[in-house]
Amino acid sequence: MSKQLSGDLARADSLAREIFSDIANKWALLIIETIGDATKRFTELKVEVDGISHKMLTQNLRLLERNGLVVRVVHPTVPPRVDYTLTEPGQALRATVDAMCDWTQRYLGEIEEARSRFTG
Amino acid sequence: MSKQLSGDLARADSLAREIFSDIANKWALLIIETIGDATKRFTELKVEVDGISHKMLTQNLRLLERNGLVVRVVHPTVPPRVDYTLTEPGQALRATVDAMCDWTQRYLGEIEEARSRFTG
DNA sequence: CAGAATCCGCGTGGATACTG
DNA sequence: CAGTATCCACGCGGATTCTG
Repeated sequence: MSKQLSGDLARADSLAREIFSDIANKWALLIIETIGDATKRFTELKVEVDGISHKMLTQNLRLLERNGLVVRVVHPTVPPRVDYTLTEPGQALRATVDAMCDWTQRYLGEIEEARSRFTG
Repeated sequence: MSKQLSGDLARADSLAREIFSDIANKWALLIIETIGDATKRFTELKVEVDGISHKMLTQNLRLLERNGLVVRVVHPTVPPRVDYTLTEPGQALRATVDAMCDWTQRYLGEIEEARSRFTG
């Protein structure tokens, strides 16, 4: 089934590859996870995605917006307020990121052990 | 269910975060996809994971090996031959990467359209 | 063939300061 | 508060060379 897909990604279709490369970076994925099915403000994300810089947050939010994974709602109040929410494609991607998170949790022990065994 | 997990990743547990950061990069994921359930040689991977440099390939293979996601079998022949295979944790991760590939394929159109609509 | 090592440019990404 | 802009260091990552 994804024999085809993995082939496409590893080799050919430049659009699919470009999207994959955009998406497959830790900040983008962590932001998606953090928004979840909620609506979050910029500052909330800044706090909850720990370690992320102001710059990386805006940058990746723009990236996600550009690809239609999040919607950005600006409230013309003062002080300004901007809400971020996942779109349906974004939610669908989140499901797969959830799976990666589950994986991490599930194999935490094995990985830790593999590391200690690794004489590198 | 992954309310907890995403929280852990976004914030706290440094080990989980470290692993996630290791894994969530395009080269590592593409390599995992490319190995699949087969056994691949270094050169095969070099060819099939297109655009990857010699250096990035070795580097990421070491990373995956260190975390116990691939096994590296050296055949003491001349010229040397090295085989790479996914471990069980590696295979489990591959399943989630497959999901990401499916997602990319599924939403290709939406994303393309979102991009053209995006006035940035 | 697999990979270690070296050199080095360029982009990533942090810190800071400034607008609306 | 959210976002843009500027500056700059550091490290990613490519190209090349050298071993076993």
